[in-house]
Amino acid sequence: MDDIDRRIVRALSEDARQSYSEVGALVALSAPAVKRRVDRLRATGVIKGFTAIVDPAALGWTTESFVELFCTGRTTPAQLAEAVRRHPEVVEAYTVSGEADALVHIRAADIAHLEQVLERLRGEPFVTSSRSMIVLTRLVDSV
Amino acid sequence: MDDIDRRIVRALSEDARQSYSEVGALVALSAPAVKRRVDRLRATGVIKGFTAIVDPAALGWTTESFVELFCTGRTTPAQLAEAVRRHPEVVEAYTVSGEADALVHIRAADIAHLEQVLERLRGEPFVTSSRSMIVLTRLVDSV
DNA sequence: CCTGAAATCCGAACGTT
DNA sequence: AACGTTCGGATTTCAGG
Repeated sequence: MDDIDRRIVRALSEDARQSYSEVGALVALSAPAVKRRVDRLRATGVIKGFTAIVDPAALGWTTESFVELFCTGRTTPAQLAEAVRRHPEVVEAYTVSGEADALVHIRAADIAHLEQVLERLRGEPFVTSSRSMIVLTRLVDSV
Repeated sequence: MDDIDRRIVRALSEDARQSYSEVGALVALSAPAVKRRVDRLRATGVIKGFTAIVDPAALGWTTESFVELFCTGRTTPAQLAEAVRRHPEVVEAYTVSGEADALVHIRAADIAHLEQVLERLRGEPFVTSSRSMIVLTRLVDSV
């Protein structure tokens, strides 16, 4: 993991469908050399995969919210992970320090759908209460 | 935007570096037909780009937090967007309904770095106060 | 890490339904 | 309007140095 690797990662983050020779031109390496590095970066888990950036609105999942979950005393991260993964509307989830125990990012078709997801989440045995914020506008998104 | 388009989007979301003929095999189309559809999906903005999924820990940006911002009465989303975009550590930002006015996702090298970002954010003229949650573990991430 | 060759893939043009 | 086929040129991939 040297400086060339970091530049390769940056190049592929900007356009994952660039050819190896194009990346090679940016980092002053031949295409085969770039491929070997990318293969190694994937094998070591630095690069976990390549994906398309899709406009969620185009798919009709246009209502987003962040939900803070408050849980019972002994709830493990593993339990939480297992539970939230069952809900396909959950696109991100974290355990956090602060008032809440977990923060969950939800993407749903509309408010009715969102409400339904919230009810499912609040039905989880370890959830004692929740507080939600509905996303009004997306200001930045460079995850 | 028909069912074939949706399947192409799904295929490229799972592996953005697949060849057009591989995608074609999945959706029963020839490679040029797939390319034409992908070109159209990009032109219409359904697909905004392709990116590598990078393990942030591998890059050393290992401290994450979500910060709720409370702002002065007349703060426009445009103002907020302009301001948060100036901070490279901000990877997501939204205006939200609920107690806070905005929710900002920050990725920093360590706690010291995070504190520094927080101070910069709280120095913005329209920010009256903030409340932060530090991410402990990442449960789900399929943005 | 580079060079080179074979297989594959891309992109554009053309013809078809 | 959208798909399939075809063809020249580029790219990937696997040798060997």
